[in-house]
Amino acid sequence: MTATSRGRTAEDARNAILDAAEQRLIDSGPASIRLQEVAADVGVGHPTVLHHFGSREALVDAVVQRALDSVHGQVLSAIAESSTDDGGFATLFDKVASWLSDSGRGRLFYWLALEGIAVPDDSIPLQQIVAAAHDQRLQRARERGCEGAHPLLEDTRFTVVLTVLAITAQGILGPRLLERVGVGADERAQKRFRAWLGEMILRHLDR
Amino acid sequence: MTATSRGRTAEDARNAILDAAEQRLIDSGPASIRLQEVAADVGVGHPTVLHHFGSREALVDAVVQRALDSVHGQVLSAIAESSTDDGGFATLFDKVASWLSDSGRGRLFYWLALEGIAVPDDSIPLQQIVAAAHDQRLQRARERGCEGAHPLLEDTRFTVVLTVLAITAQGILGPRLLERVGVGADERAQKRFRAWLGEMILRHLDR
DNA sequence: GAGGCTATCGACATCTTTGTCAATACCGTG
DNA sequence: CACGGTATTGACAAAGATGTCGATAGCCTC
Repeated sequence: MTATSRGRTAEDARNAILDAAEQRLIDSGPASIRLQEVAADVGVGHPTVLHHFGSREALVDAVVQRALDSVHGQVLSAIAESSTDDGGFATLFDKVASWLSDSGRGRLFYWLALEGIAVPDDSIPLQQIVAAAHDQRLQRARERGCEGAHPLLEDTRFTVVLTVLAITAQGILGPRLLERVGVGADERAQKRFRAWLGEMILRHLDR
Repeated sequence: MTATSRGRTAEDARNAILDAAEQRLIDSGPASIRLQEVAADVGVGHPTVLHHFGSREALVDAVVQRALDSVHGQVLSAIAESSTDDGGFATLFDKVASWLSDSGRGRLFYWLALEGIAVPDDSIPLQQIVAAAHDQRLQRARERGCEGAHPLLEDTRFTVVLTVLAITAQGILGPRLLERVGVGADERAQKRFRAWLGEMILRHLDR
């Protein structure tokens, strides 16, 4: 694209606006995406924002879409990396958990769910994760011979759901709960909890 | 208190307004508590709401306070009941989980955390729960003799945190996750998940 | 250099929401 | 019945948000 007045490309302007709006989305929710404030963050007038996105609603849609795409891509690449790595589930868990927590994008799903904003079905490749986890469980069960019961598919599904719930919720209520329970609210406490959680999930899957 | 015009007591009016505001709080968050809409829900003019609460902010504070008190009381009474009952942890877990989910008050904590609204420290008696759970673990460990390691306090603390995270988050993301993972979004799926979760926590504590 | 395209913005219109105020209606009390 | 207290409300003010419009200024093409 060609640069025009103020030395900014349309694409650059769009991205800068989306960045500012996404920060507000993560910090304070979709309702807090206000044209004037987003424009002020970027350093433009609010009609400029409307010029690029048409309406506030279209801006919110674009921000949500881009953020969800980012999560989708990040999770997929983490899965791809961990499948070549040796760490397997443990590193995958830690990678996804810390990224969702640090980037604040875990909050996104709660904002959207609470505000009743629909999320495309494949924003997190859950089916894929369930299938991979269950295959691994079945394989380990065969290796161990016929002792013990076969892992049930529903058990794997529930485990994945619990994992996602815990990972995402931990980024929101985690610090407060950990502090109130007597562990402390610092970064190390969060990490210890994540490590503990990962071990627990893994132990359950390998049971 | 004496009844005045329109046949309504001041206390009744306050409670009716708080009820309407709380419903909006749970459904759509603190930001959606709008004087005109709350007033319309109750069937009064919006200056009436201001008359009873002074300002919108004071109304929001009152609603949050009342809702948190309700959770606190409900959890305490559930603990009291379950300590006399025989069911122990399992019934307590199910009682608190389903009440938080059904009443929608689990959403409250996420709204408050996301919007950055401070929550009084004892809104859920976590310390008490941790202490009770850990005492029970130690006792069971003694009964089983010296086999296995003593349960660590931090493990109990993490378990309580995970339990609270899962219970509350399940009321928000639960239905969508369960559906997307292939279990279904109906009420039975939710109950099965809760039961599975309770068993898993219990198995971990009794390990 | 002329002209078209477009990113930008100041000013304005409109709507929503919170908050104020004076007036009204009703109750209990003297 | 008269009166004080209070719950209630319509009308208005003020602030903030979204969206519109005409004007401006820079880049690219011819």
